[in-house]
Amino acid sequence: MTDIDKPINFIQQVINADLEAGTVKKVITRFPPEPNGYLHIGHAKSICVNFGIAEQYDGACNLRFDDTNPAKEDEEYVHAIIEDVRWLWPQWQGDICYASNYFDQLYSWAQYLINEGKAYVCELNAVDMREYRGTLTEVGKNSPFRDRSASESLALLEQMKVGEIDEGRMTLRAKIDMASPNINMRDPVMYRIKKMAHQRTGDKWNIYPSYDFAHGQEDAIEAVSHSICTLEFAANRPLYEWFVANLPLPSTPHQYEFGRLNLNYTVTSKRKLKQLVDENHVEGWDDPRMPTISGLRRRGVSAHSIREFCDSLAVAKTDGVVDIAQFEHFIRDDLNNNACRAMCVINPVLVTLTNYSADKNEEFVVPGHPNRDDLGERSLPFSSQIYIDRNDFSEDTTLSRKKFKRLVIGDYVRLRSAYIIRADEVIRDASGEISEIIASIVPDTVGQDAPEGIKARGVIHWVSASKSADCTVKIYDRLFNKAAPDAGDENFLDNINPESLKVIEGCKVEVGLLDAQAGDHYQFEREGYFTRDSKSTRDSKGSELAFNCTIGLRDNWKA
RNA sequence: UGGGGCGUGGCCAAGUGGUUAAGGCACCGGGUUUUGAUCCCGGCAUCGGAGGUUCGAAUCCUCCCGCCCCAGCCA
Repeated sequence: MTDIDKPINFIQQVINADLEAGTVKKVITRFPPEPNGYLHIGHAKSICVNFGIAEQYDGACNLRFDDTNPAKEDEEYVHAIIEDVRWLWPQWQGDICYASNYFDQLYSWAQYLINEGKAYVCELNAVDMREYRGTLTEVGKNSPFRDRSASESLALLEQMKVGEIDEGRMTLRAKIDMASPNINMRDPVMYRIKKMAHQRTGDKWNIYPSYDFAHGQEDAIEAVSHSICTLEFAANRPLYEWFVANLPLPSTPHQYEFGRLNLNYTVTSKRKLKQLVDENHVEGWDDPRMPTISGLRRRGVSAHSIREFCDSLAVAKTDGVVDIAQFEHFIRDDLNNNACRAMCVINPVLVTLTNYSADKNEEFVVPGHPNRDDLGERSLPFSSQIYIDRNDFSEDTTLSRKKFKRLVIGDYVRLRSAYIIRADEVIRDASGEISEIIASIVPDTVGQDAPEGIKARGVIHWVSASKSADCTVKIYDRLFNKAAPDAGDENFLDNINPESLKVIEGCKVEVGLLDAQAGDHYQFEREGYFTRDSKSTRDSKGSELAFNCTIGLRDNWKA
């Protein structure tokens, strides 16, 4: 939006030309999800394209529910979609529209086409209709009902509408060309019978319009100037244009197609995502491993980073697969700039500082962010007993300083924002595991360089043993093991990563995080970015403090 | 196979006859650093193939190869 240097894409070129030629006065787009599932990262790109263009050209973008198939749709999805759109694009003030609001208008346009001799009620069943349609290489043949009178079709359509005809017995079809090389033009279905209540129109209708008979007209009603959809609809464009050309519409919208977003290691198909939910492979649509907007939100991915990522994507006609690393880059980039720092010891081991008085307590005031003064400061209580991570300690004194920049027995390490300490000895429990590390501080090293002769191997994070909070940490890995989980004849369920969720209890976090809220972003130093989980269903003790790992820090060091 | 669309480095992608073929991600070196993070510096392609047009082509033409979409009363 603010990138002046960013080259304009082919849709913007079209819009510029339309504006210049005066064929378009106001740019109106729409984001038209079917409420049959939750929105995912692929929809995010479409949202950014449509809302972004509307904003850029000072136009408008409607959120329009394409609710033409009550068999698959549900009100739950409508609410979830609205919530996700508002979260992703908070400044949006546009209209919420529904295809179902236009059902009456659509019906009278169907009658119009019948009267024009351009539509007819067909009594071919599904099997016969397929037979008559022909194949990719053979033309179809005309339905025996194609030439029935307008008055007869009109009467039949009314009977279909009021429920006097059984499902599957009849359809309303457009009379176009059964020999068209484009199969979509071989007398496509405009209305089919579904004796089913609709979540918004109740049982008023027993017939529902098809996507093709609805979409262009919806656009025309809303004065959409540029109807932007994905590549797979390109073959439907001639049909879209046919309805626009043959109906007395209030405006003449045009359809443009761009490549949808595909990400490796992820599946973005509402059908498959729904299957993951329905078969309990994940906890729900908002499971933090899901590529859904709600899952990403719960995971701790910011709306800003999603927008930045989508903005980095090309709006073009190529359909490629974007590397998940590109998305992760934008997630880290935003969190690095905006997340407050904190310390959390995920795998704690007790450290007792023998030369630090047991009743002494210090508070170190440290910045919330290394280079963002506006993010304030926080206070770190220090005491004679602290926790560090087991992985940050080793008894192997042969480890080189370059290879292991942490605490080694007999050697020094810097406690982040605090003292340099030396590990002196270890205490083991009955099983032989280290239960405690005995260490000592090097005095006067807080905020000071190490004295002559002492060199810390590195910097590690820690937390006061007495003044810290217990928490659970959930670490996520990619949901699928394969870059293309659903490629070819692969069953994507076979490629689910069995270790995609790791729940670690008994972690120790600085006390300040006791009132962290879901949606607050933190960087647990040397670990990664975290946010409080909005639902801690896996916790053993009810409303325990639990954090989701949004993403780990980049890790360039090779062991 | 009929129709539609697409092929620029490992990935995404600018480029619209004259540029040393942008940029980002990833990766590989090096520097800074009280986060093995961040940050900084450097490295990393002749454009699906073959012909042709032209003084000059990733950009124009021809043929070939590959990939995607369409045969739901789904969207």
